Amino acid sequence: MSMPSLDSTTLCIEKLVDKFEYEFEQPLLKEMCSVGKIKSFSEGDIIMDTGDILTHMPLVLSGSVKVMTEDSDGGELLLYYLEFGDTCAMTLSCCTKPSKSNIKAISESNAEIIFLPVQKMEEWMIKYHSWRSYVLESYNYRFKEMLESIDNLAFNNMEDRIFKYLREKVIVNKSPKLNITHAAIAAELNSSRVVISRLMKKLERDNKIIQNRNSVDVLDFH
DNA sequence: CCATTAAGATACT
DNA sequence: AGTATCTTAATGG
Repeated sequence: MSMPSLDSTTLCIEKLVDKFEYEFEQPLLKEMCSVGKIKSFSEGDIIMDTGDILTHMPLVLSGSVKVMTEDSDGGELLLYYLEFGDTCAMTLSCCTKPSKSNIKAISESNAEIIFLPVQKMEEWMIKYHSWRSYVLESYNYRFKEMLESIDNLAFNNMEDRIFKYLREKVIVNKSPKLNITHAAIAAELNSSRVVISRLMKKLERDNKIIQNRNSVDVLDFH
């Protein structure tokens, strides 16, 4: 046994207990630390790409992660954000056999994530009540969220979609000032820069935002 | 200065 | 709502 591994395990337990002491029971936390790996990411890092084989499920410890789909032409669409305590529904559904990811996960800020082997999922489902609840609840929550996304896509016009997008981003970034360009928004909503510019101008006229070069202040985000 | 790039405008599909 | 194209404005060397 080398000292570094002992140290990192101890550190890991401290970190997890600190964040999840009410969520998971102690033996589970210990197991999570012994088989899980904590990794740090910075803004823009690709955590998972489409086509990657899912061997581990991620659990967000800090920061935020955006989850998106990619179509055949490389067009992207933002699905949702993962924050503290969240996990990816995609990996939950494939715990029985290793499969490929349909989604792409990019770090929205600096983030820490613990990766747990998917093989442990089933084992823990039986062994730990708190784990079972957690998995079922997350699955349920993501399902609801996906329905909302579909609803938004199908029934809301682009202007509403942009404003919802901005408000969501204000929440995950914890700041009403967003450092983002029109082109970047267009990419995330799978639209075009000109269209975003047009509608952003309208939002500005309606006093919902104030625009600057490379950033935007969201005024009406409640 | 100039090159690069974000954002606005206009016109057409 | 999206594409193409041009103009204008900021930014950083």
